[in-house]
Order: sequence, then C-alpha cells, then structure tokens
Amino acid sequence: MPRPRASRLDPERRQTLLDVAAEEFAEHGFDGASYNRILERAGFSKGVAYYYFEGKDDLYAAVLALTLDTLARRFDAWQRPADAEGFWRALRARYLALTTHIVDDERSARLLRSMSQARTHPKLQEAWLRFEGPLVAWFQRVLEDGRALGAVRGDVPESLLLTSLMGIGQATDGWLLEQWAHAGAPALQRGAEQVFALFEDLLVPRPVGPPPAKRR
Amino acid sequence: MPRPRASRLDPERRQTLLDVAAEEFAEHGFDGASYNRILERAGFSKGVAYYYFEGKDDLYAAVLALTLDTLARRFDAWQRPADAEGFWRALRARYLALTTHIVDDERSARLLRSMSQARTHPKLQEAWLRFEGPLVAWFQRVLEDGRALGAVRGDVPESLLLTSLMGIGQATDGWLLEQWAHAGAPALQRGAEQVFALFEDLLVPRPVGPPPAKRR
DNA sequence: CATCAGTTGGACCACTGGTCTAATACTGGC
DNA sequence: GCCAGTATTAGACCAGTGGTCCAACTGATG
Repeated sequence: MPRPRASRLDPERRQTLLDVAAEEFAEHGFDGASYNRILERAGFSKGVAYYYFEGKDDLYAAVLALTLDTLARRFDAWQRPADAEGFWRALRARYLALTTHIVDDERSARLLRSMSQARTHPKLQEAWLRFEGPLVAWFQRVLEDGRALGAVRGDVPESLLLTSLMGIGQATDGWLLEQWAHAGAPALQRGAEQVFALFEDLLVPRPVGPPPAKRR
Repeated sequence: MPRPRASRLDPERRQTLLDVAAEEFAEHGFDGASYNRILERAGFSKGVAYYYFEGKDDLYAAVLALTLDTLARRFDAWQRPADAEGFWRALRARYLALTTHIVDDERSARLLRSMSQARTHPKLQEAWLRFEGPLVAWFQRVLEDGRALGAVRGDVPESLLLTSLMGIGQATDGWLLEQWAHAGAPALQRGAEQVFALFEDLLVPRPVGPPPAKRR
C-alpha cells in the first residue's frame, strides 16, 4: 500500500512517476522493469521514492490500480437483466467493448496482461489480493444473476466456472491480438464473436436429453 | 541450447546440478531463482557453469526438457481411436492421469506451471520455442482426429480451440490443487471429472437445432 | 532566532547474472 | 620423458539490481 503521505506528493510529479512507471512495467513486466531506471527517468531520487512508496511492488500496485480504475470507468455498472436473452446481450456488449479496449489502449492492455504474473509472484501477493476481491465479486454477481435467469448452468461449482472463464479469457486475449496483427480489425471483431460464443457454450445449461442429438 | 560439450560433463555432477536447479526453479520460478545459489549448492564454480551452459536460461531449459521428457514417458503415444466414444475415453484417461501427476510429483508440476511465464519471458523466448512446437503438434493431431471422428466441433478455428483448451487447463490446474488442499484426494478426483466435462462441453459439436432445447 | 517535523539527495549495501583471465589437467606426437 | 596445445577449472571482477540509511536542507511555529 502506498504510504499515507503519498497523497501529499505534488500531483504533477506523482503523475509523471506513474506515467513513466506504467511505460516501464508495460514494456518489461514487473521483474524485467528497472526501478532505478523509472526513478531516473521520472527525476526521482531514491530517498524521495522510498519516502512516498514502499518499494517497487508498491509502485506497481499503484500503477495497476490506476489502470483498473480507468478501465472500470469505461464500463457501466452491472445490473441484473430482465431475462436470459438480456443477460447474454449485456455480457456480450461488455466483452466486445473489452476487446476493443485491448487494441485501443495497448499500454494498459499489456499492463493488465502482466496481472497474471502478479497473481503468483511472491512479492506481489499482497498487492494482488487487493484486486482479486472486487474482480471475483463482480464475476460472481454476474454468474449468480445468470443462474437466476436460467442463462447459466448450475450443475458445476461456480468457482470452477469462474476460473475457467478467466482462463479462457486470458488465453484468448493473446489469440485475439494475433488475429488482429495478422488480419486487422475485422478479424479481431470476428474473433471476439467466436470467443464469446465459446463463453456461451461453456456457461449455457446442458441439454437434459440423451447425448446423440443432431450435430453440425 | 546447452553447449555441445555439456554431454562431456560427468553424469553425476550433471544430475546434481539439474536436481538442485529443478528445486530452485520450482520454488522461486525463473526470475526469483538465484543462479548463484544454484551453483553454490551444486558445488559448481562460475567458470564451470558457463563452460557447460550458456547461462541461467539455458539451465532452466535443460531442467524443463528433462521434466517434460519424464512426463511424456508416463503417457502412451496417441493413436487415433476407432470412434467418437473411443476418442473421449482415450482423452479422459490421459487427462485424469495428468491430474494424478500434479499431486504425485509436485515439484515437476510447479516447474511445468512456470512454463506459462516462459512463454512470455523475453529471455526464455528461444527456449520456449523448442517446447511449443511438439506440444502444439500433439494437441493438433488430437483435435484433428477428434474432428475426423465427429467428436470435435468444426465450426471454430482449430487454433482458437487449442488456445482455449490450454487456457482452461492451466487455470483449472490451480483450482484442482485448491480442491485437493481443502478436501483431499476424492475432491481432486471429482474436480478433475468436472473439468474434463467442461472440456467436452467446449469441444463437442454444437447441436444444429434451434436454441430453446430442453435444459436442466 | 531556535526548534523540529517534513522532505530531499545520494552514498552505500548485499546481491544479481555474466565475463574474463590466469592457472591447472590432460592429451597426443616426438 | 618432454613439450605443445587444448580442455577444464576457480574465482576476481563488472555493471546493474532493489533497498537502507543518514546528513543536509526546508519551512512553519514558538
């Protein structure tokens, strides 16, 4: 956690530091980033840096918090839709907006991607826990709503669904970027639709009938 | 790649080094591991180490190669099953064996888990490429067989299915470990079955009929 | 003016992965 | 047995890492 006095730091200098740090962390990830380099570029001496922040991990957390905050502001709050169809419409809109964001603000996207490291990095454990809670809570609320509306299956533990969803989301994020790099924006759009279709296939309640139904 | 002369290194010393390194890498991941500490513990001087290996990343690759090799030996080679049912039986058996392995050989499992870092780590790019090829090839062959047998959907790019599968697999690996830690081996077994059911739901061809089928 | 908390710069620390060199061990040819 | 030349070894050394510490400075209050 940033030291309490961090709020007393001149906003402009603070902004500079966070900006330089965001660049460095996005470029090299947490481990690869050089704290010394950040401080030098932002015109901070060691003394000042450690006066306002507890260390590299603390600064990283501050950068990530800012990034997540900006991201959250781009999405409306989640409200329980009226029916299953509305549920899927709302979820789809949010996912497509997210994929757009990946291309829009590449630095933030790379930063967000580095979060997967944070989840397991020993030095970032504390920082991670501050983010995990709200994130999981949001997902859980969505899944619960989905269940209540009959849009989401109930035969599998919610925690498993949640884990799987985040796993696919993360993995396909890289895949989407590839599509975009190789074939441009339309491919990204198409890819995102396909990924979302996978989400749906995974979440939708299983048909109860015997397996040998009609297939494509 | 290990230097060619690495093969001339006394097998026993080599074994010691790889063993110590496996421990360190499994414990701290690639970045967190201390090369100096590994060398000290294994009784290697800097000179010798850099004489036989190109550096930290090279040693890491060697450890990983050994681990993957051992793992591969535990599984029979893949052979195209006779029908869709056989396909799912074969895949299921392999997945369950893999989850057993996670608990059986915790060190290897942690090492394998660190591979996800290797995929994106700039210093491990080269090493990763050596592993990615065969791994992807194996998966692709399996998916192709599945398609040929009508066990796997064909309406989505193979690369997307592959990415998603690996994403879920990796994410649920952590989930399975939690199940095991909280509720023991039976929970692990149950969890693995559920995860595999998700795989199946994701891969199985979509019913062609109109969406509002019978649901649970 | 003196006091004292808040702030600042930067020397310093143990450690990191990696390079280099000088010494030693070992080899085959004579 | 001796020598030349290569293979092997130990470890000093290097620039860079994140982090600690302290002396000096600042500005407000009495």
